Amino acid sequence: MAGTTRAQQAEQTRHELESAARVVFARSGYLNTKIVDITRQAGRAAGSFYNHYSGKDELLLALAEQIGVDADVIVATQDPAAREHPTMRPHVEVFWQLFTRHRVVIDALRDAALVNADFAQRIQRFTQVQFEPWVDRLANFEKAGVELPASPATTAMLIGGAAENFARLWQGSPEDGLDALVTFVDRGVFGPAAQ
Amino acid sequence: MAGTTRAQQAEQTRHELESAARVVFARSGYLNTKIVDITRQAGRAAGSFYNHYSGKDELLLALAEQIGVDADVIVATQDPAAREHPTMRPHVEVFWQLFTRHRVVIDALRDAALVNADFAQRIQRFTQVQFEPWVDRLANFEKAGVELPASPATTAMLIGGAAENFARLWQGSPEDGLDALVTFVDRGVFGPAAQ
DNA sequence: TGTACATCAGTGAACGCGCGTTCACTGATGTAC
DNA sequence: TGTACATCAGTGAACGCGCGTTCACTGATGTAC
Repeated sequence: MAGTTRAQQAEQTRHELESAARVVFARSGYLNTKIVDITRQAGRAAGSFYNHYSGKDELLLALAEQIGVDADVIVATQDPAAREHPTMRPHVEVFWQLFTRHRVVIDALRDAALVNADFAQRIQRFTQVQFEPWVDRLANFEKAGVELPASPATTAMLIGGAAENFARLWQGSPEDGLDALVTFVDRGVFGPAAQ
Repeated sequence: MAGTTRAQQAEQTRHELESAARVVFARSGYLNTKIVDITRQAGRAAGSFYNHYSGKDELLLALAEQIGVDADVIVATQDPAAREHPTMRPHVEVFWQLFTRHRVVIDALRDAALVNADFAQRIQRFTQVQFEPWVDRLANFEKAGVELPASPATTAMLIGGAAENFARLWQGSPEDGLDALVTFVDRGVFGPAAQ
């Protein structure tokens, strides 16, 4: 028993390393970041890093797990009634929120995938899971008589692509960006009458 | 005078290095490619590389220049009459063609930009120039009474984002991909009536 | 046309930089009795 | 409560791997006369 000071200390350091990593990734990008960049930013010795992670990749995985958790929270707090309307807004909104909040880690994962086949696979799976509800929703619209621009799966790709790339380039306020994106997407899916 | 055999030899090697680079970039990605991977693929000694380029970056720039040349060719061979119709097809088509033909080098440039600020700037400029005619066209539509989903500049971003990301993910035939993309984009811009 | 010398594309072993990773050490915390 | 020992988070200098880059060398072409 006694104080858990040792465990707390370790936990604290771990947390500081992860915060430092976010800062440094945002500044220099994942691929340009050296281990000592992270430890220096965290105010720790280089060797300390390996008490907690086997390498930069493992730290990134730890950061990535927090995205999945947050995704569930966002979906849970959405108004269920919003899903009744014929619009892709709720889905696009989840994406938009996740992307703005976790931009740094998402970019880092993308960068890591370029250099590490394991990450590439992981991202592909994650993307697929993320789009499943989109495809389902689009398929329902189609059954209800909507003429999609392409098959549900292809349409989901079109929307997802537009959303990701637009979110990456958009510089204005998040609200305006989301509105423009939703307008564009809903038109592509339903036509302007749906607005 | 006499035979220009020496210059030819150099030219030949240069050409083989560039072909080899394309092959290796396609296989392993730009960032994972080592100089010796390229020279080995080209059947040359490692040192030979530096007779032609100061490094991997310079070789990539040489490859990139060929894209600009090709872009002009594609635009020149397009039917001018096609530009009369109220559709983004001609612009999307140029993009689609360029992307499919030069995928490997475009991806390499993107990868290089992650690690090299100079490339990042260069890509940004290139992207901006590429989208200028899109913005002009969209502004004309707007003047003619079309209600765009957002400002011409923002709409161009939306379309460009959709196009790039979709082109990257699409696995089917180029024709089908282009058709789906154009349908989606034109709906987003004009609504389904324009089809 | 022939000879002697200069130039230059290509070679590949060796060098050395950058950075990830290790490891002997420190001092604080935890445990046994 | 006190003492002796064990454990463990953190340290940072040093090691060594991987790979970019160099450079003395080769042999084929080009040039001068």
